[in-house]
Amino acid sequence: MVRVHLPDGATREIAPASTAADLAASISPSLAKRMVAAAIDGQVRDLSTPLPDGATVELIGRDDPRALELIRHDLAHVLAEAVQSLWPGTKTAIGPAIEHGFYYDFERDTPFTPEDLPVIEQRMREIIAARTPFTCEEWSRDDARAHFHAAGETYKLALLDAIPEGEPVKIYRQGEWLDLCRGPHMRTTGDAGTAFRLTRVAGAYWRGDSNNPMLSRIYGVAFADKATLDAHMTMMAEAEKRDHRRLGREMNLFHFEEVAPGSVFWHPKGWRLFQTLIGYMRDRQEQAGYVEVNSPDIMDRTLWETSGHWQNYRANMFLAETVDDREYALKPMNCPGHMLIYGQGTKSYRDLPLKLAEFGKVHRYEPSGALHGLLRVRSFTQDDAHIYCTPDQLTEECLKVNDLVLSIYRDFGFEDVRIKLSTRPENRIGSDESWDRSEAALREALDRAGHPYTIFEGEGAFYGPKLEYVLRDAIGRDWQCGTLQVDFNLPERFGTTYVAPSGEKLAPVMLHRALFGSLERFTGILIEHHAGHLPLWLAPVQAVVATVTGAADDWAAEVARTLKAAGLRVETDLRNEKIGYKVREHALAKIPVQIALGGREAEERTVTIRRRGATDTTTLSLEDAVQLLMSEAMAPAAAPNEQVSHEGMTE
RNA sequence: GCCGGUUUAGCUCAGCUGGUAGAGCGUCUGAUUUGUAAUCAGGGGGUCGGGGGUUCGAGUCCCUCAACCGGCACCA
Repeated sequence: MVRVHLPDGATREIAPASTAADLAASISPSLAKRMVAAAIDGQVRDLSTPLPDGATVELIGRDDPRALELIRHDLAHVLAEAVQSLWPGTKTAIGPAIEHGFYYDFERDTPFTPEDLPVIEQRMREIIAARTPFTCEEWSRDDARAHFHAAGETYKLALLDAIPEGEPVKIYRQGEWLDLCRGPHMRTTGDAGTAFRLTRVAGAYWRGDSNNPMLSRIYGVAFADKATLDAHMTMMAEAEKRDHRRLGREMNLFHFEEVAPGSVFWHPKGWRLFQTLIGYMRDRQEQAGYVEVNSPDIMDRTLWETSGHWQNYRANMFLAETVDDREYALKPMNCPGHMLIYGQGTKSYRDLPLKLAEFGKVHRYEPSGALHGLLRVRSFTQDDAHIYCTPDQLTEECLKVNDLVLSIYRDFGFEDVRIKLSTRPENRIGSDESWDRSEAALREALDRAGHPYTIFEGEGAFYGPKLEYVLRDAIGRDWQCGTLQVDFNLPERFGTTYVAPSGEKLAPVMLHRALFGSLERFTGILIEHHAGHLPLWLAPVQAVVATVTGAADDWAAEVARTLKAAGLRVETDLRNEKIGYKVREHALAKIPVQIALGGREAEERTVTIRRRGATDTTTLSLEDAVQLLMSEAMAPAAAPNEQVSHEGMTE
C-alpha cells in the first residue's frame, strides 16, 4: 500500500499505482465527479497522475483558482483543434494560458480575419460539448518526430528538439487531435466550460523574435463561469471609456495630426494641466536640492559621437542637415548637454552631489507601430535630471531618488508601483567592472529601501543599468514612468572630473533620473487613472460660474474675478440657457466645482456650489467659498523630512 | 518595422450587389430670461484619408502611400 497525506492532515492508504482520480473516488464518488486536477506536493498535475508514496495530495475542483490556468490551457488546445479541423494544413506553434485567457499561434497561407472568430468559436463549443477525454501519452522522440514530420508540423519539430535529453516527450490527446504538451490538463474538453470568447487576431513572431517569420495568433479570454466573464467584458468596456485618447478629445486637452505622427498638439486646457505638473515637480525638486538648467535642442554630430549616441542610438534619432553641410541631431536625451554644463569651470568635491534638472523636450524616432496616444510618442518632455556625485555618495543618492519618486507618486494616488531592475545589455559601452559597481549600487539602494523589485537581465541602457518605475493604465497595460540609471561611462567619455580633497582630479559618477519620466505619458496615465475626473489641484478648469438668469451676470463677474484673484482657474457661463442645460454640460466636461448664481445669490451675495458627482448643492458666502476652494486646490505638500541638504550652502 | 483591421460632416456612425451622399449630437441664427444632467424653431456644413487605375459612371472594385486601431517586435 501507498500512503498519501491530505490537506486536512489526514493520511490515506491506497493501492500502489493509484492515481489522483482513484484517490478521489475512494473518498467519495461525488467528489470524484467534481475534481479536475490534483496538487501533488504543491504541483498541479493531471488526475491520472499515479501518486508516489508519502505525497501530499490536494484535489482541485473546477472553481479552484488553480484550475483557471487549466481551463485556459485546455481552451488553447480546443482552439487549435477547431482551427485545424476547419482549415486542415494549418500549422500550430504554441498555445499557452495567459492573464485573462489564452492564445494559440498558427501558420496559415491566408491569415485569419475577425470574421473567422465566430466560426472558430462555434467549432470550439462543439468540441467542448463532445466532452472528449484528455489523455497523456509518453512517446519516444523518434515516434514524435516521425509524427510531426508527417503532419508537416515544423514548429512542433522545433519545440520537440528544444526538449532537453532525458526529459520525457509528452503528448496530450483529445480524440483524434493531439499536441506536444507539458500539461497538465483536466479530464475532458467539457471541463473547459463555455465562459470564453475569442477576442482578436494578431500577428506574433515565432519565438518572439522579429527575425523569425510572423505567425497568426488568435487570442481568447476565459473564466471559470459566465458571470466572471461578463464582469471582465464590462470592465474592458469601462476601460475603453477612460482611454486617455478619447478623453483627451472629449475634454479638449490635445490632439494629433498626420503631419506630426507621435507628436502632441496641446490645447489650452491640456497645456494648463501639463504646466501644473511641471510646477509641482519644480517645487519638489527645488526642495530636494536640484538646480534647473536648459540645454539646446539641436547639437552637432560630434557631440553625439562623444556621448556614444551616434554609434548606439542613431536609428532612433531625428537628424538635421544644414545648407553648409553640417550634420546635427535633435537631442534624444538631455545628458550630453548636461555634461557640457557640468564641464564649465572646475568642480570641487564640495560641489557634489550636483543635481542638474531640465524640463527638456527630447525627440526619438520610435517605430511607427509603437506609437500610442500620449503614452508612446516621438517627442516628449522629460522631468530629467543628472546627479553628479562621488562613488561614496552613489548608493545614498540612489536611495534619495527612490524615496523622492515614490513620495511623488503617492501624491498622485499611485500607491502600487512596480520596480524593474534592468542589467547590462549586449550592446553597451564601458568596462565590466564599472557595470558591476553600477548594478550593485542600484541593488543596494533597493534593498535598503525595502521595496520589492524584479530583475530583467540584459535590458539596461547602453551606458548603464537602470531602475524603472512602472504604472499600469486603464486596461492593464504597464508603462514605464520614472527611471533611475547609474552611469560611469559618460563622465569618462567626456573627461569630466572633480577635484578630490587630496587635490587629485577624479571622474564623478553620474545618475540619470526622470520621475514622471515623460510628462506626456504621465499626463495620459493620470487622465486614465482618474477617468478624466482630475482632482481639484490638477483640473484645468477648477470651477465654472454659471448664471440662472441674466439678472445675475454682474454678480457672476464679481464672483469669478474674486476666485481668479485667489488663484483659482475659473470660467464663467453667462449663456442664455437653462441652468439644467448648463449643469449637464459642465458635468459632462468633468468640471470639479459648479457655482450657480441666480437672483437670490445676487441679492444675498452668496454662491451655490455643486460638486462633481453630487446632486445636492450648498449655499454659502463668497468669502467662505474662496477659503474653502483655495484650501482644497493646493498641490499636495511636500513631505517635511525632505530638506535641502548641505550643498545648498554653495549657492 | 511586421501581421490584421480601419479611414464618409467638428463628434458618433449609416450608405445592399458601382448610378456623382444621409442621421443624431455639436456649431450658427431667431425666439425664449430660464433654479441644478438636454427649451423650441430654422439654417449652414463633406473634393467620402492622399495619389493612381478599371469603368460610360467609383464613397463602393483594384494598386499604392499615409495616418489611426489591435497585437508582435522595439522602448536609451
